[in-house]
Amino acid sequence: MQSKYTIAEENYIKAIFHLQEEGGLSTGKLSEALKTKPASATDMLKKLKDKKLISWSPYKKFKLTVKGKTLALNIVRRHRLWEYFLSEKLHFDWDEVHAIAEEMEHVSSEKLIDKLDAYLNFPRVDPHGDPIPDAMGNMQQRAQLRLADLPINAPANIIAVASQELQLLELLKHFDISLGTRVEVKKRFDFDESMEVKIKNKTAIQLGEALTKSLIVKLI
Amino acid sequence: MQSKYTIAEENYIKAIFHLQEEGGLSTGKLSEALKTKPASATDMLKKLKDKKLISWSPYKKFKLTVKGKTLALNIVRRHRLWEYFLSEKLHFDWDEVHAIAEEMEHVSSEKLIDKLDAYLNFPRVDPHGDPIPDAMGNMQQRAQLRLADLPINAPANIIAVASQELQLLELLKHFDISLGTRVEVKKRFDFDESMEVKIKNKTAIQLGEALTKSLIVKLI
DNA sequence: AAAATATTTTAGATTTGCCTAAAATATTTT
DNA sequence: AAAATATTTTAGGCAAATCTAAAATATTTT
Repeated sequence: MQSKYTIAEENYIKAIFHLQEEGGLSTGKLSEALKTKPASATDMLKKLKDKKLISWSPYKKFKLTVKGKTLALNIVRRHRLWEYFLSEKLHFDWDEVHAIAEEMEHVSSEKLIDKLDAYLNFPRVDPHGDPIPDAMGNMQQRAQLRLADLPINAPANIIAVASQELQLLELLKHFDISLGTRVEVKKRFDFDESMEVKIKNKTAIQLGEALTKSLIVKLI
Repeated sequence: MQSKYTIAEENYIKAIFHLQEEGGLSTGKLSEALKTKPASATDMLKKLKDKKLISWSPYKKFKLTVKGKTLALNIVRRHRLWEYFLSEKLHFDWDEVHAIAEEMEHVSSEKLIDKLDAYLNFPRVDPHGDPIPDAMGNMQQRAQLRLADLPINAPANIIAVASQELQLLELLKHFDISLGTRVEVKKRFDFDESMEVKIKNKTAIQLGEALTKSLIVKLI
């Protein structure tokens, strides 16, 4: 069963899905996410509306239809399964997998993805801790406790990162933080919302607001 | 290193390469292979000439330059490695792998392909028995296929033995293997490179590395 | 070596996805 | 509630890859 959608269409649908989840969906944000211009996004929105993937009318808010959301979940599934494969089987660093999976996610065979899923043993989360939708399109919610919200002296593990930005992943690598890393908040500074955090069993280091709000943790 | 070529350009280069090998290269044949029209092929030939991938001038014969051939071998390498992956790891039937690999071959990361190659243990032939170019672009002639290199579930006939050692022939007799015997690899064990092989129509038996590397086969 | 036939190229459109600039509409500020 | 500002859409173009129809060139037949 060949996918009926172009790569550009799939990229828009996926971006709309993510922005919708974060609650920041607009023509401007959309074009920014896709590195195009707002006018280009409008062109595509019309096409997606024609294909009944979104509801849209001029100057109004728009959103995915049920059909559009199903497609989005399918694309997210492909993307995250390939990320898992790249990380787990080919031993790519977790800051490299996103860019490659962006390309692989558009390979259109359903059967391929289902076989890949089975081969990988039906993983539930990708290398960034994001949940992988199953073949039926069901996806668990991601846990929501951020490092920034963690109580003082409560040991926890990193279970996800909130963004795939290369710069963030680079920083994490620098601090030797990855999925499963144990962290513990030692001190909090209201001035700039930075905090002192103990990583693994090393001496505590200073982490900024942007970073601590991007790390999802789970209490041990 | 991002690929500098579009999917259409890569498809043309690959098709030119194959037609050139078969000795039937012409604008008409090319467009036929790509399911386009001759006029479209001419348009693309001009572009490929500008990019110095082929030599071409109006109404003359054309062919790949060294640069073009290097690119073609690289694309063939990607295609056949993915075919091998699909067949060996995901257990696709060998008649399904080609179409999917047509899409996967355009994913542009060099590093991905080299890691895939290593993960697959540097296979020398794809599931159809076609040779896979190595990272340097060297490709063996299609021939000399050993039982050890035979794809899973591909029926073949023994056509030669690589040695005349009495011990070897004795072993062959024991297993009831001779020239013309039909064999089919059912499972491969990376641990000691042994494999389970179905001989004629009997139940599969276990054969060691030394033996499977001494038997030359030909796909049926 | 002409004539007939076949192949290839040119010329001019079409579609997709993108752009810039200007117009239309929403939102925010005063 | 106007005015100012910001966002979104329309209008008109461009490049890539395709097409059809016609012209140019090669090849084959007589």
